[in-house]
Amino acid sequence: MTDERPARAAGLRERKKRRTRDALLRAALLLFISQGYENTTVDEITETVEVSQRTFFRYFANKEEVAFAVQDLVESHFVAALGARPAGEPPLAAMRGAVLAAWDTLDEALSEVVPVDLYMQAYRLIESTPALLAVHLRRSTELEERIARLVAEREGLDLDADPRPRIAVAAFCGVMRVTGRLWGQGEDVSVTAIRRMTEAYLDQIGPALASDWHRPAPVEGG
Amino acid sequence: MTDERPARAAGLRERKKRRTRDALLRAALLLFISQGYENTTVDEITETVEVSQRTFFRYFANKEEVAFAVQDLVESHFVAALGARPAGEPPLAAMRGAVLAAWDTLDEALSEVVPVDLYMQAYRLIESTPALLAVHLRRSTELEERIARLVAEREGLDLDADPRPRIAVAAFCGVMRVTGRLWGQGEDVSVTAIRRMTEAYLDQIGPALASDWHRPAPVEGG
DNA sequence: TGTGAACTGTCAGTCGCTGTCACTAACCTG
DNA sequence: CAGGTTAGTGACAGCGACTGACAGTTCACA
Repeated sequence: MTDERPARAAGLRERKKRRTRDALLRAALLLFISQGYENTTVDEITETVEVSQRTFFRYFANKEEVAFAVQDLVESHFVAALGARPAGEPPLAAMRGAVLAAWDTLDEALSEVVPVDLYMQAYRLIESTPALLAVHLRRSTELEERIARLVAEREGLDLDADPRPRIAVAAFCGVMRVTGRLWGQGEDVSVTAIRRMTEAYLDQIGPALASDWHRPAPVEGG
Repeated sequence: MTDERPARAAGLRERKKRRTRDALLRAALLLFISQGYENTTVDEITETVEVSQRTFFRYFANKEEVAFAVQDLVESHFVAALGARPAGEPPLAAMRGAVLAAWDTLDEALSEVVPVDLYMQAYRLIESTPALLAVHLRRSTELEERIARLVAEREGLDLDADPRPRIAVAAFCGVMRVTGRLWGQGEDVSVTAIRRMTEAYLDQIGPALASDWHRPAPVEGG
């Protein structure tokens, strides 16, 4: 939750806590990826770290939470990128610019915690595990609300009086989710691939909502 | 799963099965609504119906499934409505027409199974229970895929070669989900209310994706 | 009417998760 | 540095969702 990474050497107790938490996180992710989420018991995780099961549940509210620790960082990274867009930019353009910028800088943003490839694997795990996907989507609605507030703020609008921020964000996020899903099903696991798909799909949002689909030609395949 | 409602009097065994299934379904919904989903144990459900817990799990794969039985019907009702739209109608217009038509005819569509009000209560329960909401959203992505196939078919397109069907459907469903959420948080529980909100929000999808938000005025509040 | 298949109950067991309690290591005070 | 407080931990007991195995009952169909 409140991560407080920059708190350097804040007492022995603190450091010990962070160490066990990180150990649990890493062990869990590796086990999930190698043998699947459902096939991994909490006991297995705690055994490899050599702590009691009770300790695991003191650091993570439930088994799911550990799977979304890195995803949390990525989402905050996007929100930060959106906050950094120039004020004059229209909403959809700003969101588009923010995702693309976020993909471009993801590497450095995560490098201190986890290699990007591990995150990518974790993301595919989430997409392919029904129980995790469900939680992911619910969390996404919370992210949507966060983004909508940001957008409303940028435009100087009252979120509860004007539905356009939520609607624009919903449409945008809907497309992003399709992108993530199709990327997860595809074969190219790279960040480059998902960045390319992001761009291509967002470019299609206008044509897709137009009345006549029979004029312009499609651009991108699966 | 395969519902087969029209199978009339198909043997004593069949009827008995349907009776216990329906009894479990009704008992579960009533308990969920009156005391909450998490606060209701499977044992409670089976006790009121007087069957063993094992029997419950033979009819429903898990506790969640029973909460979505009616939602299943509603979604199929929408898909049917979409299938009935005139062939010439553009995608977005067709989907819009289908939802509205579905709301208008929901009463008769459900009346044989469950009163509409009970469904509305169940829907609000889903929206307000994190665990159920998560599953609902995952199921929604499956519905999206179904709709996208239908849309692609209508337009004579290959779903895997042209991203527009999935994108249009994603944007549309994103807006529908915002609608459902805000309706669930609002005070007017009626079908009329959600129908009105549906219309208003879908009308804002164009303006919301436009570059300049500072010309047109908002229409609907929370 | 009898035989096989379908449906159900009982029981035991796994796994995720929570409450409790006692122990110990880290921090704080004087 | 002695003594008290506090936070992190382990061991254990328990609940609820869910599953597998097996046996008893009930219906379908020849």
